[in-house]
Amino acid sequence: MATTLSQSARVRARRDVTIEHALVHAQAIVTEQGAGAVTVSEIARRLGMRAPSLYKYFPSLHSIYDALFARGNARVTAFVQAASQDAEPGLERTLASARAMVRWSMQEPGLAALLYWRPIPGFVPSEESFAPSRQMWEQWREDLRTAVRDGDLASSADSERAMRMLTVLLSGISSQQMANQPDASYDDGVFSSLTDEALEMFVRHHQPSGNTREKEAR
Amino acid sequence: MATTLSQSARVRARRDVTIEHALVHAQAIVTEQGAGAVTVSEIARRLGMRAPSLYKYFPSLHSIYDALFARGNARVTAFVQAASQDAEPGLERTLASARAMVRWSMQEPGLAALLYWRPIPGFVPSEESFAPSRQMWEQWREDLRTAVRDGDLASSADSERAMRMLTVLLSGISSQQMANQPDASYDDGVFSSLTDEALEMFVRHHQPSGNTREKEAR
DNA sequence: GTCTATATGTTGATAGAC
DNA sequence: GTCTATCAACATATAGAC
Repeated sequence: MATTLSQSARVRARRDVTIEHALVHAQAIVTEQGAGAVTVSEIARRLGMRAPSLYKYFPSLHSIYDALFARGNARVTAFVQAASQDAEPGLERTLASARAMVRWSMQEPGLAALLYWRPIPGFVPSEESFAPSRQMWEQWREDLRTAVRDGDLASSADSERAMRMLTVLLSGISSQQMANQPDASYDDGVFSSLTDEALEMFVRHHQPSGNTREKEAR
Repeated sequence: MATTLSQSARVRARRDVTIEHALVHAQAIVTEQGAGAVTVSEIARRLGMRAPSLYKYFPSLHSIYDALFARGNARVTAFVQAASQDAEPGLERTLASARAMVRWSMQEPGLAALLYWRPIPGFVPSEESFAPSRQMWEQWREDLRTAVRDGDLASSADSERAMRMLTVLLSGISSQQMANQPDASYDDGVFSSLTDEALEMFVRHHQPSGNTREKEAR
């Protein structure tokens, strides 16, 4: 009994390893040639197996895209979290997360395109794969609320509308950078280097009425 | 001699008509299913001809994309120009053009994606096809300069940097709208309805130092 | 000049042998 | 789980009818 269980556990583990390898290759293809270049055959080729065998792990190409989408969301969430964990919750962490977001998009332009645009005809990510991004969104939303409570931003910033404006700024910067100067670094990119100015613009737009008020000491 | 010339002219005209029809169909496919769904076969099918015949009009699928790109640029330029022709050169026309830009992107989401993102692996638009967009860019650049001269914006707005920021705002709004709520109208879209606020934010960011100064009468 | 016919190689996907 | 065989659809290209 114990043997059977451990065997099936081993089989499942092996299976998961293969799936993981497939996704690593898929991500590499995305990075090298863009999201549209992912094919079942190419992944199978890199795995050293035949294309039909991959269908034992994924029911369709779209499901591979969905897994890639989930993976990308998990990665960007982890990256942003790591980059902002030392920042103070509130405005400071909002800005740190925002910068991290643009940085990550430039590190993983293919994945970013899959996450934030819709480059694959007919592919719509599943609700599941979307989940990590909602989590990040919530954390952001909360930081804005904190920033308002701290007096760093006007109450207008504590809103879905303000969140969307922030997304607009970040996705706009990333997409223009990727489309027009894909090989630049974060600091050299003519668009990515606008990040701080865009964030300043956003903060000024939501400046609290007591304009020159200092943040109270704690 | 005259007959020969007029005949060849007619042939060229017929040829151009076919090319035009092909592009109309290609654009329809883009609108219906996204840029990645354009195939030589599908265009040929809609034209009522065999796929290989299309290769007499276009050397490759990429060249069709390039023609589509040029066509899209021409269309958006015409649309923006028409929408802003009655506006006063300077800040007013900048804002009118900006709004028109977002509106057009929502009318032609597929073409907009082709123009402002890079959804097709390996496809890079030719310099020629880019030309109309540079023209629009120049007109915008000039309107910003005029706005600064008129005292409507600070001198910081008369810069490539400010132009890029404006592009970031508009492409960000369009891309987020298309990715998250593709079927909404301009007025109902949760992102497209941010357009005016984004422009306000931009204008405030470049507010001239003499803050309350009125624009001089002419 | 434009078309049809045809051929090669690739794709996503399924069925079935082992 | 992996393979071969197979299918339809695709991009691309050439030969040749008209």
